[in-house]
Amino acid sequence: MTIKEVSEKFNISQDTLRFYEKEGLIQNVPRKNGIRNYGQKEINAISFVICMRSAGLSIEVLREYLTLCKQGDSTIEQRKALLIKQREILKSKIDDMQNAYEKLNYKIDVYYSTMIEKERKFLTAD
Amino acid sequence: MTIKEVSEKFNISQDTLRFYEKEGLIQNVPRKNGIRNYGQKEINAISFVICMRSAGLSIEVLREYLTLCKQGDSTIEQRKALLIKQREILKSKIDDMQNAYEKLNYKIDVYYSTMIEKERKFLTAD
DNA sequence: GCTTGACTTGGAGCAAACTCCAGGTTGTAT
DNA sequence: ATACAACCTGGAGTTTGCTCCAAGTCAAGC
Repeated sequence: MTIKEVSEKFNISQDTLRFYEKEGLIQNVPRKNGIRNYGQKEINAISFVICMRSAGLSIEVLREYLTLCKQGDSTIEQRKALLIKQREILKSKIDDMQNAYEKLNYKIDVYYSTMIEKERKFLTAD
Repeated sequence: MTIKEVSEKFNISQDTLRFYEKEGLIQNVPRKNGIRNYGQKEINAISFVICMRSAGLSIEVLREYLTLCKQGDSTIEQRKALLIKQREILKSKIDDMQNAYEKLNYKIDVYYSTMIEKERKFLTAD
């Protein structure tokens, strides 16, 4: 798979793909005459990275995780611990967002019932 | 309320509070001899801004919203539309994160059942 | 009246995550 | 063989959201 195809498949720029590779998030990408030729293994790695990035895991954390993977079985405990920690962080972010979502719902409801008075006399923003 | 108290109440730096004000997210903060003296109105605004920021709404979007608020009732439709759009964006972010959360759960389970083989022969990262 | 500490300002600095660019190479179609 | 598009690299530039700093003001205690 060419970089263009991968870029279209995941709806991500070619620059970002190269950038992730540079950062160590996609390792050992095979080349044909210097041109990237992604295989299933790389597609899986990219899919994982994109998913985790969309969840807000930092590039540094992902690089750390993938570096541990490369180091073999001795790092299994560390990897597990890393994922558990990230899962906790993620959980609390989801809670924050859910909370904000409900606040938005409420505000929108207020607009629907045209409860205007409150905002008119200068934002109360509650 | 002094800036220090607000900063402690919301667990946010004084610099960030001043920054938000500079960016137009907290308007018309009263002063005593030039020193900020936050009232309930401002506390509400800060609380809203922090909540929405934690949900990933950009400073620009929030500034836009608060600018609309300041302009009065004629902007109610626009404000509603803005919030609805942000709610949609937020919803899809929450979905992404939920998805990642489940993937993390799966991976952690795999580590617990010490299904080592897969990762040993170089990250599959699925 | 002088020091101390918390506050003020404008502006510079910084980290993360891309995004863009120049200059060069490769494969394909005419 | 030459034009063209798609790829390559290293490195510079951009955006967002803070974070820090220098230089100054103000109120309170000694």
